[in-house]
Amino acid sequence: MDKKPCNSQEAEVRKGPWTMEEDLILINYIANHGEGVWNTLARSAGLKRTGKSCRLRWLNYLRPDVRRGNITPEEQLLIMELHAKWGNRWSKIAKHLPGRTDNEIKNFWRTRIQKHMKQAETFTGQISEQNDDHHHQASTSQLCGGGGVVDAVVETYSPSSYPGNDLETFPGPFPTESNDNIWCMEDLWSMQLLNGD
DNA sequence: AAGACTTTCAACCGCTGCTAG
DNA sequence: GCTAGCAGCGGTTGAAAGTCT
Repeated sequence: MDKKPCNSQEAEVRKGPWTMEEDLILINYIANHGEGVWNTLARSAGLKRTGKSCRLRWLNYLRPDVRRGNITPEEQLLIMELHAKWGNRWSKIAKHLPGRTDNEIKNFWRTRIQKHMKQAETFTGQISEQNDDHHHQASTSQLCGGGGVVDAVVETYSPSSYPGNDLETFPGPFPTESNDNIWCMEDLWSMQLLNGD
């Protein structure tokens, strides 16, 4: 509580949301010097951020090839397939989705897929109460078969599991618009080009 | 209209593995 | 072989936005 920072540098480390100025500084610096040792980069660029924070901001948000906005049904399917294969290896999964970051995929999984998994569990629980014998056989074979629990999850979320057999009807409020509450990346990059030398 | 509740996602934290000295 | 510093990863948090009552 009354603990004081060890030195003045530590006291100056900024946390929390990035400002537009900070974004511009980072973009401008990387455009001129390239990515490097992040701690050094943060200091050299004059940012009062940790190298870790700079790296995260760059990789998850500022990189020009980062795709923002809605995840397509194809991407949803791929995420589910790869998650079934590798589990929570988000960075590995992200490598197969160009322009998507591990953080984005992780958030997508936790907020959308996991939510529907719970709903589906509740739903199948209700069904199983009604069709106990039949469903017990099916779920047992899924969970104990070659694929194990992971396959059961994929089975639960395969397109054929939903009415209409189409990912377009995959339940849930998948967004159709990109975020508007943030400054446009094109603005930042055009400003960078104006400032850059 | 406004307060309560829910959802989303950017950012932080702690841990692990790698590598240079 | 040991150690320190760094990058990267996955889990978690909290603020803001959106929705409901």
